[in-house]
Amino acid sequence: MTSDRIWPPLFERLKTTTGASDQDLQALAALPFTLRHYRENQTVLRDGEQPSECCLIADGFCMRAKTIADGRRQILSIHIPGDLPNLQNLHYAAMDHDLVALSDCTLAFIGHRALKDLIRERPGVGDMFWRDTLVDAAISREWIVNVGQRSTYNRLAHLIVELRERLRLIGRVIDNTFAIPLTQEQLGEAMGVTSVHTNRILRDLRIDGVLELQRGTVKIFDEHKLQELAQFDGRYLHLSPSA
Amino acid sequence: MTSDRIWPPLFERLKTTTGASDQDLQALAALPFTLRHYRENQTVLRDGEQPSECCLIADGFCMRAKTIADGRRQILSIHIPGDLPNLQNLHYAAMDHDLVALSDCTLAFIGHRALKDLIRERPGVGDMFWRDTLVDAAISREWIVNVGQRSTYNRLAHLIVELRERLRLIGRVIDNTFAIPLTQEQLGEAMGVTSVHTNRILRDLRIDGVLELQRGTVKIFDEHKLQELAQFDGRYLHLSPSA
DNA sequence: CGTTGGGTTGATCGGTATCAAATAGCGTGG
DNA sequence: CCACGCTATTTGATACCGATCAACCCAACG
Repeated sequence: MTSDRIWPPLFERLKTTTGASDQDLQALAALPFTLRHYRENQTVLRDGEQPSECCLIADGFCMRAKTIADGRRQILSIHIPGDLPNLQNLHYAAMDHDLVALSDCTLAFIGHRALKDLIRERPGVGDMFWRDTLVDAAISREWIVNVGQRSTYNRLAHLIVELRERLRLIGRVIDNTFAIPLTQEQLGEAMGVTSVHTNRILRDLRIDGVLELQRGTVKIFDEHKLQELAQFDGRYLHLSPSA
Repeated sequence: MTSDRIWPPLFERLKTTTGASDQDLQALAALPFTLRHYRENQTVLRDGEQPSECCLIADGFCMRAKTIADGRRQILSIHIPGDLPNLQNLHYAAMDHDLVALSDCTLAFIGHRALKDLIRERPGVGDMFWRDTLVDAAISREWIVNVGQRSTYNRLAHLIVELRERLRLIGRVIDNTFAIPLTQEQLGEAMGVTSVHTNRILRDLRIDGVLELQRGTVKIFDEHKLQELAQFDGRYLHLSPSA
């Protein structure tokens, strides 16, 4: 994978959500990076680890997750190409959760040193990153709402719509069909329910003609019904910079 | 309330969690601000609003909350003196949730213009704030775990321990007793359960001799049991800067 | 006082966990 | 190509947690 294919999703997103300038993005693209490949289910960064690099998802999906004492696990976020899932390590050395590959994926690692130098030289890059972490935080807050208040049926609809909107931004939605490479077990861990229950909710969505999920791919059949279930208000994604 | 009493909780927190320098803090303390008072339950900032100032909680408690279409509400975070609950508005104009006073409280409003000027002059102040928003995000992630995976009994214990640790940092815990000015209805909205169920869980905690909550004040009786229930791992609060 | 907003308790219902078992899909090696 | 084994998916039966509905209690306060 060449540099040409690594940056576009990130740039697309930063331009749209943070209003990044072309100069700042060009400076970013000049940074050296190391590509590493991970396989489905492989842990990229472990809770407590202190990485000296930030990673950019070049291809594939990852997730943040926390495991509690009794072994139960909560998925905190799903990350797609163009995401910087451990940008926070620029400021806090230690991970407070795991970063795990959901699918086979390619990550570009960029050293903290180089990033910090760039930010010092071009404060606009720092602002851009800060904004990025703010959108990340806004997504986490919506995730709390999802887990705390919505019925599982609506919850799953919301999760799917959010992911679709983010994928759409980087051109990964075709014909209202897109990848969501989570097992039902993992979908359950994202929603705070069991895999058995997730399976039944998926069946309901299928029977109701809303959507179908097979081997990591979702097809939306009834957009109107889906909207109604998800009650999705995408302002929190800040798809226009607006600042 | 004079300037002397407004800054200490924030400074205490920033020194501990972001490793802020005295010079940066002094520069911060020189900023002009406007004090405003809010009464219990009063909305400070409404979803969609575009404030031109950031507020510092000088006294009292606030919360972030989101209300969904069917009227259900999720409390996203609890804010205590020294918190900057809408720092994100420096970068994103519009609120994507409500900020509401949980108790009568006093907020110091600082204009975005002045803050941005200071950040440009002293990049260390910007870093400090960025870090602050990162801790905020880490707290949100733990909140997801709490709502998604823990039993209500353990969930309430965790919520109480987290709040205690944050209050301890600003010197508001005495004799393992501290303020938590939420009604049972609100505690329920924070945990994603009803007020009736919250009431029963509180009764259980009382009967089991763990703690007592009366008129907005918690007293811990059995610290050991509480720890066991909460399974609290405070690393996410970043109580030492460590970067 | 009377009013009001929280808190408390009981009865019942529904959603979700749990346990168990069968089925389907997929990669590997014979 | 088929047999095997692993993992994910699917379905059923049952138990339990927490929602809902309804009442009542209590303390603060005008």
